[in-house]
Amino acid sequence: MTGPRGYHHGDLRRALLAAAVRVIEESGPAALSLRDLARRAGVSHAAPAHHFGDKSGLLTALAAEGFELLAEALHDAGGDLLDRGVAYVDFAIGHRAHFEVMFRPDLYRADAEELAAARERAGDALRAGVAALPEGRPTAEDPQGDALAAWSIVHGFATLWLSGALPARVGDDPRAAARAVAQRLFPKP
Amino acid sequence: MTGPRGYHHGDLRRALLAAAVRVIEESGPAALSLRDLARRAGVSHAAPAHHFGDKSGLLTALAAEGFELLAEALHDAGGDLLDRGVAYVDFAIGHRAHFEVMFRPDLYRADAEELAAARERAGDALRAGVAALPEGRPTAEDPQGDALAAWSIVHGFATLWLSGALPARVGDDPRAAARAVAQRLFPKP
DNA sequence: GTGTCATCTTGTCAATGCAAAGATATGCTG
DNA sequence: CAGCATATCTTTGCATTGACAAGATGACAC
Repeated sequence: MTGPRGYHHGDLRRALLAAAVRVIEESGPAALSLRDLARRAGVSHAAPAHHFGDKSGLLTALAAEGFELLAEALHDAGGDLLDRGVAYVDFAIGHRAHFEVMFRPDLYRADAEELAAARERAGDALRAGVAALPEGRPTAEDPQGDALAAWSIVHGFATLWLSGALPARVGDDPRAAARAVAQRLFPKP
Repeated sequence: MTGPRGYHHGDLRRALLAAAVRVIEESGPAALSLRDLARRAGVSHAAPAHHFGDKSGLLTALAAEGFELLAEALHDAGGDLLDRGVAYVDFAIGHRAHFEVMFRPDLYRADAEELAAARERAGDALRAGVAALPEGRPTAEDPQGDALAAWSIVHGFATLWLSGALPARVGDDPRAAARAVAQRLFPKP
């Protein structure tokens, strides 16, 4: 994995984050163990401490990486609000490990500076979609309310999907189901 | 607390669940420790095992209790969909410990029977609100889609609020903010 | 070559989850 | 009331974990 390039390990920091993603995807954040990550990376049990300080440091880095990936995904989705909403759900399911950590501030240090910038970018990308809405709609005088409602509906759908709480009849295509749900909030003219 | 009534402790099971709620409200589910709960209840560190088997057993009981409380809260909210939506958010914030565990199936045994009944009741209470919608609306032919959208928007708002991800300008009154958000999905005529 | 630094290892400790075995109170049966 | 079964709780022990301290190792500048 990642090859022993450059140093003792090569790129231990990245390897540990990647291993953490795998573990969380398989068993959730509660099953995460620094010593297990170290074993998977083939280093000693204390090696992670040098890169992340402690467990919450590693999860802080993971959350920051997640916000950056989310900002990028939203940006790439284009200007249409519905497409951005679907991209939000798509990100949550495609990067479920990042997503689950990002919105669990008890797991990391929410006041870390490395988070602030990435969080800001993601927030901007979220709000930008609302600005592109048609002008004549009934709630045009409150774009912040629009943004909050849009964020709520896609975030809620994504969380429910990830937690397995949705009934089977919703199907197995989260993108299609998410689009159908989000369309109810801002119907196409 | 709960008094030494009847037995060694009196009602250890309830005392442990109550202590778990306090700990989770203060520090999140990750900070939960069976030994700490035992200390708070004034019993030995192995006493909880008798009532719950292991940690996930305790969280399973907490989740089941949460679904029952949610079903009750939704039922008490009456027939109006908007009121039920606000009640959902109100439950999530008023019982944040239960709520946070309920939708984190990696923490408990999702296949436990004690959960199924309570979950079913809560699901019924959720769907029942949609049936009370006015007939003439555009999506009347797909009540399941309506239910999913309604659930998504209130669940999303509640989780965002609890995770502290919402900007300060949303204010400090979750009920009012939730009503404003939910109203965008099903506008009053 | 030598010093300096980031990186990683080894050793250690308290806290935790869990299991096994024992102790104690409660309630039932006769 | 005596005897006994059962539920409840305690004691003891062990493997795992997170965190810390001190030392070893490789890369790089000069």
